[in-house]
Parts: sequence; structure tokens; C-alpha cells
Amino acid sequence: MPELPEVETIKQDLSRLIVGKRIVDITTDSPKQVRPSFNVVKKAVVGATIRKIKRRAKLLMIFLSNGKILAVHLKLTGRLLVRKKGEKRDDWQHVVIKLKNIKTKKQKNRELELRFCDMRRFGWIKLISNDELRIMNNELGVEPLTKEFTIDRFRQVLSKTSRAVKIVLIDQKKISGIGNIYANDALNLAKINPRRPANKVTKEEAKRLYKALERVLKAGIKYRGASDQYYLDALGHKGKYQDHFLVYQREGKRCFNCGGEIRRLKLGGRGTFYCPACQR
DNA sequence: CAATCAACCTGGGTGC
DNA sequence: TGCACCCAGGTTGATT
Repeated sequence: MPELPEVETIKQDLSRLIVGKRIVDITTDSPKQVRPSFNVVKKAVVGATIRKIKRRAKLLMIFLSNGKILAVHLKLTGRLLVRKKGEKRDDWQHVVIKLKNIKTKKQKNRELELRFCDMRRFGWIKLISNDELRIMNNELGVEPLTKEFTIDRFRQVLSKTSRAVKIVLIDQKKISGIGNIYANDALNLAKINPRRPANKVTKEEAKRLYKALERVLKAGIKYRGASDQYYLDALGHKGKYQDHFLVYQREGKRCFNCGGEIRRLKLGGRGTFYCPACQR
């Protein structure tokens, strides 16, 4: 599932592959995923040049030369693939943004396609203005791995609620970008039970969790994301963080901290993996 | 405010 | 082989 490290990996790929290219066409067989409407988006983006790619939380922002922004959310099964024109259609390919290199003239192999693929079709591409970007930004919580995310800020977030600490970690309005995989693994690394009320996490534990979050998110980026079934980077390659999962999807296996047996429970409707022996 | 749940979708797995 | 069913989990929105 594309969380912060997966989206960051794609952001790095796209920055290298498509910045400076001009959008010459866009097509879709799933117009509901293009907002506010496919025709409005098409009118706005064709002819524009891609200036910059940014990530905010689990969102990718594609900045265009005309001042507009394409925000992309991959949700559970979205992919953004860069392919050469004419390459074989990808699985679940639903939106194609056709690109041309602005400087070179007749090199056919310079024509690229940015393909939005999405098995479950929960993802979306949305044309937004700078004002709308500001609003989205304000609705999202603090971004981990930035200087704004201090230990004090983290402790303040935790202190404000008695909800389970794992629920708070994945609440995008509190802290943004963390999803199920990295929340589970960070709690294991910090040896904290996912059901612990956030405001009962001690100062020492909060410090451990803060460091654990940084460590698992950076590991996720280093290994170019976690590919279970669907996640691929922009060139269609799998990530490798799944080979380093601490507890996620490791029910019944041994905890790397203490050798205990990893269990699974439901928390906030989602699968939660933890080691009952060392996460208290 | 918090908890629960349906909805948005599709494919993989299971049991009959 | 077919079919009904459940499950995966990011996000929104309705309900309790």
C-alpha cells in the first residue's frame, strides 16, 4: 500500500523521468477517477509542461507550467508508471498522460507515457489550484522526517487523545504519511502495544517511538518501498522493504526483539500485527 | 469528541 | 467447475 516511503520513491523517480516534459494528451477509461471532471482536466493540462514533483503525506503533487497542480492519490493499489510510447499496455491501466520532450524534435523514443494504473480504482487524480493545495495542506497533520516533526510536537499529539496509539499514528490529520505497514513496525521496534491509549505513552516510550518511526520510514525509503501485491515504483520495479518487515504480515512468526510469537488483531477495522510478549 | 460501519472497487482465497 | 462469501485497507461520511 503506498504510504510515505512508497510515494517518496515514486516522487524521486518522477522527478528524474518526467520533469521538463510537455503534456500532449490525456486519455482514460475510468473518468470517475479524474476530478473535477475528465474534460476539465484535459483542457487544463494539455500543452502544459511539468515543472516539479512534490510529495505531501501520501499525495503526489505534479506542478505544471500554467500554475495548476495535479494531485495524485494512489490509495491501496495505485501505480504511476513511466513507459515509452507503444509499450505493452499495463495491468489495470486507467489514465494515460502522454508526454513529449520539449527540446528534442523527432526522436520517437523520447515520447513517454505516464500511466496511472489501479486495480481497485480507489485512487484518483485531481486538478487543484494553489488555494486548494493550501487547504489540503492545512487539513493534513505534521509531516514526519521534517524539522517540524519534533519530539515535543509528537508528544503533544499523543497527549491530546486516549485513542489507541496505533490509530493516532495512522490518523492523517494528526501525523501524515504513515499507514498500516510502518505503524505496525514502528510500534514493534519501540516495544509499545498498539492498543495503548496515546495519552498513556510515557515520555521514554514516546522518544523510542519517535526514533522508531524515523528508522522504519527511512528504511522504507532506502529499500524503495514495500511491495506486497501491487506496489511498484515508476519503472515498474518492486520495492524490497517487505523482506525487512518486523511484524507486518508476520503472524505466527518470531519477534526479532524477543523471539515471542507475533499475533494479529483488529484495531479500527484494520489488521494489526504485534508481539504480545514485548509490546506492552 | 470517539467508535463503528458502509461505501468506494476488484481480485484472490476459501468452502461447499 | 461454479458460486457465494469474505478479506485486503486509505479515506470519507453517516450514524450512534
